Amino acid sequence: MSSYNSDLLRLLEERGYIHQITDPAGLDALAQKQVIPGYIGFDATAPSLHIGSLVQIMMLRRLQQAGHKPIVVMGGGTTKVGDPSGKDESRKMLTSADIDDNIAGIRTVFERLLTFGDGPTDAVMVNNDEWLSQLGYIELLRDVGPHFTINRMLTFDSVKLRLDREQPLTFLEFNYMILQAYDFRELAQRYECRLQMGGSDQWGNIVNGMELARRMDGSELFGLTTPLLTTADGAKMGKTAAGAVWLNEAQLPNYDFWQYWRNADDRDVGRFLRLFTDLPLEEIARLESLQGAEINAAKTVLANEVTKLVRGEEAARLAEQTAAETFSGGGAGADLPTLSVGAEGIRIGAALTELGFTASNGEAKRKLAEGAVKLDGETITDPGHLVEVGAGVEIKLSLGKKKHAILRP
RNA sequence: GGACAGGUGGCCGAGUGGUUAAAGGCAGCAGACUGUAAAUCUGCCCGCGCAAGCGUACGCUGGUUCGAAUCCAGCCCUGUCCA
Repeated sequence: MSSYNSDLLRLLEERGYIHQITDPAGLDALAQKQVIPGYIGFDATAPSLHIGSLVQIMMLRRLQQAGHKPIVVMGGGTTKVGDPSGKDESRKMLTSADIDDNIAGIRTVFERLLTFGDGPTDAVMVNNDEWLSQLGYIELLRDVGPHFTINRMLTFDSVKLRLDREQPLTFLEFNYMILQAYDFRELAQRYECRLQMGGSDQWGNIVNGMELARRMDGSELFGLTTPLLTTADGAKMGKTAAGAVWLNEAQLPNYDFWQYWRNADDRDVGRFLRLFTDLPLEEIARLESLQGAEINAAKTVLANEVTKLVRGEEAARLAEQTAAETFSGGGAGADLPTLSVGAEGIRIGAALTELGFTASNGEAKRKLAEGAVKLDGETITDPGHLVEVGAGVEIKLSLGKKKHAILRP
């Protein structure tokens, strides 16, 4: 029932990536005719992306799967500015060295999910700092300035929101949209990039870029946005108690990453399987139709598949095994966090805090009082409880049903 | 540069001299129920300490007062309007 003829748009549509396309018919036709270099921009504000960016990353993967060329644009230059889109507060600025480190960290995920190289459909990664930092102010004003009216810029949601709320929007941030538009045009020149993709909040920025290229060079570019991804209960994806769900292992252990997916809302399972795994659609349809407690099997598949893609086969295997041993077996799996306890022992609250299960000793004490803490399955309520671990012994420390760790000497 | 409004805990937002570690909401954590789901109900939700207790906190600095988030002064920041 797909209205598209190209492999690319059909693939994106059946898997739920499409929210809006600037010229669906035009892009559909182009995708049948040639290899389309398409790009998505990513922030370099942290040493890892989190799963809020995973849809975009997967979309580049789909682009490549459909025989086109993904361009990963790292926002080294734009990160120095800060994106006002949808943010109600300004971002803090980072130094160039920080940004470079961040980019190096972020790159590792892309290397797992995309094939890089020099071939026609191989992915490339570029840093927009390459051209943005070369820009002269006068030159920018002269070349780009005439193509933007303040009147129109003021109508963009990202700007309007801030003004309506009477919150500050600095000139620096205001210029973000111009730089992003410039990116698209520059990529069109350098890489013959024809397509920019992004989240639905990027629509305005994308359209600006198309417009700029059309006016400056007369070239025709396309834009495609994904639906804003929220979980079924309305929360933005990628945030949990402990913070963001990071894609890099250095920021979030494999086991926790796996658990995030295993704990997905029932209603999200099908959608997530389509977006974040390479499983065939028939298989997903089957998993999605599971009812009641059976859908847990689908969640395990989801967790395995996503973890495999992002963290690797071995990580997924270990995490699943650990989860099985911990939850079904009542034991403790090898992939659980561990804490070494000295001969003098450790107070139970301190152990919880050291593991990151509680934010402070005070919180640990409250949890103890609530009866949420168990040592090898036995509830402990005494905040003064001293845990001693004999040589060769392992003790399982649990907070609630889901947080478990191994204490060893 | 001027006039006015404002700056409170992760966020929103009450509070205009003591009973305020600061109402309420959101987010979060835990318990019950379950399926490691959702919904619902209950509890918790600044830090340190085993504890008694202590220490910090309402933009910043200083002052008034027995006592300040609350009053005063100066400064910083934000918004609206004016120049």
